[in-house]
Amino acid sequence: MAMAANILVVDDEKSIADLIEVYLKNENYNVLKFYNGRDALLCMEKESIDLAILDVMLPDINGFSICQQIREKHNFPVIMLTAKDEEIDKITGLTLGADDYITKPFRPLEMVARVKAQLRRFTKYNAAEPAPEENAIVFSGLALSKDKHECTLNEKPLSLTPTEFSILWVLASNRGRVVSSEELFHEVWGDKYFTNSNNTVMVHIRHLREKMQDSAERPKYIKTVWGVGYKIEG
Amino acid sequence: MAMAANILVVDDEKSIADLIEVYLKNENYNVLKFYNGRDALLCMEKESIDLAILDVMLPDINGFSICQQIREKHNFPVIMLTAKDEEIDKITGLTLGADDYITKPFRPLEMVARVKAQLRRFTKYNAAEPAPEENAIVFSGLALSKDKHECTLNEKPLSLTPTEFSILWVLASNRGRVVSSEELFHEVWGDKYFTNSNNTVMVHIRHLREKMQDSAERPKYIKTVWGVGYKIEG
DNA sequence: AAGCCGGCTTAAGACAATCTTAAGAATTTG
DNA sequence: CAAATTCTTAAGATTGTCTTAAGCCGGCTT
Repeated sequence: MAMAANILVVDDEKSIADLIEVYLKNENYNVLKFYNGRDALLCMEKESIDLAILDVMLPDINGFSICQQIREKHNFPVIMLTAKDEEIDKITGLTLGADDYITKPFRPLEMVARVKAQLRRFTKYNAAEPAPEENAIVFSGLALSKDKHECTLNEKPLSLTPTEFSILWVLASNRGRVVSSEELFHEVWGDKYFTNSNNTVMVHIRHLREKMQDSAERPKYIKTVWGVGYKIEG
Repeated sequence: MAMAANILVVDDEKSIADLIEVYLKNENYNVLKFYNGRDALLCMEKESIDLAILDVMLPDINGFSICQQIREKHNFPVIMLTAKDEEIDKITGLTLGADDYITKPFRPLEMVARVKAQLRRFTKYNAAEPAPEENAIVFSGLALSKDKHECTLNEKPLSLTPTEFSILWVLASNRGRVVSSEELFHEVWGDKYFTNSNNTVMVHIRHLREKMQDSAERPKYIKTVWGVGYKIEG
């Protein structure tokens, strides 16, 4: 089941932004709309974006500047919006990494078509690389290999029991996101059980932390979010 | 058995409106015909419309204006009718949200084809999937992520308790609107409780304001509207 | 201007989620 | 089959969070 693509729309002209939103939502895209650059940049950190539509002229930050920042940190296509007479900027915009540009005023249906084209192109190239099923997770000193069932932390091997490995795997593959102990339980043990004793999970977390030289009070890796669950940072 | 689609037709030229009606009825559509904008707008409130055909030039209200109002309140495709020489308006019409346009004079069968195309397109996309639940809210320096259960204000992280997070989430997702403490209570705690003690809500608001370096007397973010509730500005 | 009423503040006690520990049950291994 | 390892359960300790209540303050009304 494919998730609807998240599209970031940034334009200080509310009417334009709203128009784009209407059309994209009509195509069942998930639209994240902003009227200034700062909020948009903030949003990128929180959300996983699939495509961005940026106005060149923004009140706080130049659209090109945003585009550059996207290129540095992220990897999704960018479409720039530019007034018809800003001829020179076209080239500049493309040079700085935009994947396409649309001049205002534009026909909404054409805009939608271009968005689709970019998404198609992007997913096509990206469909090549990633293995259908993740087999290894590596980030910030932590490395997990599913088929080897091995784990190293800062090059030092950790000998984990099967359950511990599974828990860490679930946390790592959801890194950044808080996972409740109920969810963890179901991911690791399967849906067949219906115990309310998430205490079991807790004990394993405890063991994990011990082996990772982590602690509950000052967690370096597995953080507990009170009343919600556990999470491991990216 | 699929219900015949309701099609709203608005044109002050009676002959044109009648012509459209004849052809659409021939295709077994249910036609709601009006010769002015006001009656058409009224009708939309009463009836469930599937598609609208609007003339640009109307005696009382501009066709574009109607189109905008449809976009705000409803979610059905709009086809605009425009005289051949109104070249410039084509773009404007589309810009304001029309899904298609037909220039007069037109060939009735082409008109019918376009209606069918729009209905097909619309129902297809609407069958796709319901809009995914919002996961992040970002605006004017405030950023909330449900997944990460994190909150930042002007790039500075706020560590919120679960209840505080929920309250801020409700306020943020209703930004601009005043939310009464009763409503807040029900949104956050659920409908199972029936205490009238909105005092609890107040205390949490207090804590929130403290963490946001906000104050009741000179509120920057969470404003109290006397006798009504709380609100957070967009 | 005075008094009422709604909102604000504060802190302490109640409560609930998490942590820790250890022992016994289950499972795997030799 | 015995030993070792791993998993689960349970109970108490601990900590973070929520609620309650009482007094204060300030805007609204007469």
